[in-house]
Amino acid sequence: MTYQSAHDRTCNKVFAALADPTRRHIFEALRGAPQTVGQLATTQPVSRPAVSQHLKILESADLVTARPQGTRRLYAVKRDGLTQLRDYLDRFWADALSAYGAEVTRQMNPKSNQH
Amino acid sequence: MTYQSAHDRTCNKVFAALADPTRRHIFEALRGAPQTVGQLATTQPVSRPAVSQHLKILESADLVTARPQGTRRLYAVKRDGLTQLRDYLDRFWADALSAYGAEVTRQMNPKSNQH
DNA sequence: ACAATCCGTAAGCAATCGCTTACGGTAAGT
DNA sequence: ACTTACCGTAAGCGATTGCTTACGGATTGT
Repeated sequence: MTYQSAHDRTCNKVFAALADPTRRHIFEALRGAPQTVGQLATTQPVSRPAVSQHLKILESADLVTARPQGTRRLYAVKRDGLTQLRDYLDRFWADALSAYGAEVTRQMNPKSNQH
Repeated sequence: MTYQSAHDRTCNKVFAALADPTRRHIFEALRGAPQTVGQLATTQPVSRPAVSQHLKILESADLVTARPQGTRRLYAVKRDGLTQLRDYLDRFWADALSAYGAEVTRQMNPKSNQH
């Protein structure tokens, strides 16, 4: 029943954003303190435009926010993306546990589980 | 400091595995009850070999396990992958919170935060 | 022994991804 | 007004991905 919901699409963006190692490194570098693009670029082993593109994807996944500050843009972590991920995990555990209970009762009351 | 650890590589596999929508659908279909490859293929909109390839990736990420049963292979969800993901989230939150505290004390004791 | 199922893997192909360099636009300093 | 610094975006390119069809191995049933 929980299939192709609105949560699914946004959660997909979070997974896809965090799947790339470089992008996760940028995200984790932002975890310490907000940083500008240039500062991040000096840390990461890729060029500055690459960092910009990664930040764009992280922003569209609600994982970071950008705050213009003069000619620079200060990026910081945003809660929404990770909370969506956490909700997905919780729902998965809950559904799996209830399904496990149903499976147990199904095996205790065998009706049509032969092939 | 927490950079390129053993957790990082395995967690990377989990993120990459769950990034693909088709793969996540297969994983969620397995959440209800263990299923064979053929059963999964009838549900998913892709061919059976595609399901096999996806299951291989999910297995290498410790998200599912395969149990040979005659000529069929019964796949089921495995806890390890998702627990790694949960640990990653918890560590991230903890580190972000401690970093936030350090940032607050840094702003209350200004030393060299001018540009 | 033979046929039938079920499944994993190889080969190949279109699409997407991540990176680079090159460019333009905006804000601050002189 | 003129640099200078900082940043996003476009274009283009190798590399990777996800899918298909085709094939071969393993197990079960007759």
